[in-house]
Amino acid sequence: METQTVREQVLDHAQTLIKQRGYNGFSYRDLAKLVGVKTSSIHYYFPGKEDLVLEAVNTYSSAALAEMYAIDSSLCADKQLERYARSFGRLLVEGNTICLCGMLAAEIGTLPEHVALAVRGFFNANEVWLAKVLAQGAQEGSLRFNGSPERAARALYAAFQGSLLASRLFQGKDRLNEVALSLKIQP
Amino acid sequence: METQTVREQVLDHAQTLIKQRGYNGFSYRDLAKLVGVKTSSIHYYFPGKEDLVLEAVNTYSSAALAEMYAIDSSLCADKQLERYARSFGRLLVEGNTICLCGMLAAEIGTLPEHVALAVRGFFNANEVWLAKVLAQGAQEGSLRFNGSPERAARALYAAFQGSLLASRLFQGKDRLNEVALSLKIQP
DNA sequence: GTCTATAAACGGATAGAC
DNA sequence: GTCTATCCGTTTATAGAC
Repeated sequence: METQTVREQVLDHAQTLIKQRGYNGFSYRDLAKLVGVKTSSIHYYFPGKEDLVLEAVNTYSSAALAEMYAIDSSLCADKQLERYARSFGRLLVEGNTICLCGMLAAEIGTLPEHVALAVRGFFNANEVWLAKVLAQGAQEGSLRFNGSPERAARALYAAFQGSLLASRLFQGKDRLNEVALSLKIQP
Repeated sequence: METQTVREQVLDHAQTLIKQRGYNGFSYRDLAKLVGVKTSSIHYYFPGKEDLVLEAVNTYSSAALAEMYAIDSSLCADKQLERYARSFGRLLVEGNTICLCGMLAAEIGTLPEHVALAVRGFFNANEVWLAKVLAQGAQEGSLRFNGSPERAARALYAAFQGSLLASRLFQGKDRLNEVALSLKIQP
């Protein structure tokens, strides 16, 4: 049972609050109450909300991308997609949250520029990885799609993000496998 | 050139602001500035923010669903999907907005219950309509998908919502046709 | 209907004591 | 590092004059 520093606790709760309520839906007050410190202590670690959220995005992004890159590329492409969908879907089980970057993408018009950039980078990394898997799936004959792998990957990633949104909207019924399934070639 | 009442102007601007910035991203003050009245005048028409947003959702929903139902069901299913995608995509051109209900779905954890209900109703109506079109497409042989029409319709609607999100994120490049295309059977 | 005035809580943020 | 105290603008909302 590791003891977290205040800084780590703040960052953790910030990530959860963003996933649940968005950039404009939480405050330093909320965090202070959750961690059990005063708001001024949070300002000590993160001078402005922009600093806090930027670090929250980077932390989230690093972890999520690392998990994605850890998927064994020697597996069949459809199996890789299945794993990807599962790790994506863990967000639903853990506290009815959606993807932190999906949430921020919705609020993009209200975000500091550095944060917006980080969100775009996360989307792009996912789309690039998916394109690689789709190309592999086409070669193996395990997946079927129209157009280029890049086009199909963008559509697929959008479907994952939207599916997470809809799953939470209808109270946690996981619809992500429906998405991965839609490209699979039926036996 | 019809002259809009103050009430109508408020409702119009509220819809735009929600689509651009979300429920937690705009204030009575923003609206007052846009319409050229004081905030107290807005409270006269809409006592609380909940009243305002609920009516904004209902107005938006009625218009969007009416447009959807107006799509000629005697057309080929893939043509119907194309029209659906186009009317969906009009949001991007008109001021870099996404679907009002897609935005609110992201903020669902912060919404008054009546608003949340209206958002769910909108999603459901779209999914039901899409399922009907997909069933037709399967019968005609113009569309191909795995699983039941209902399952595929949920995945497809998620893809449209997510695609809108991503299109705006990357500055208005319309990716919605990529989604509609993904189900089309290649000639 | 629209305004002025005002309330009360909240928002992000800082100075300075300990 | 964490706190108290405080600043100042914002947000939602109401009372009451015109």
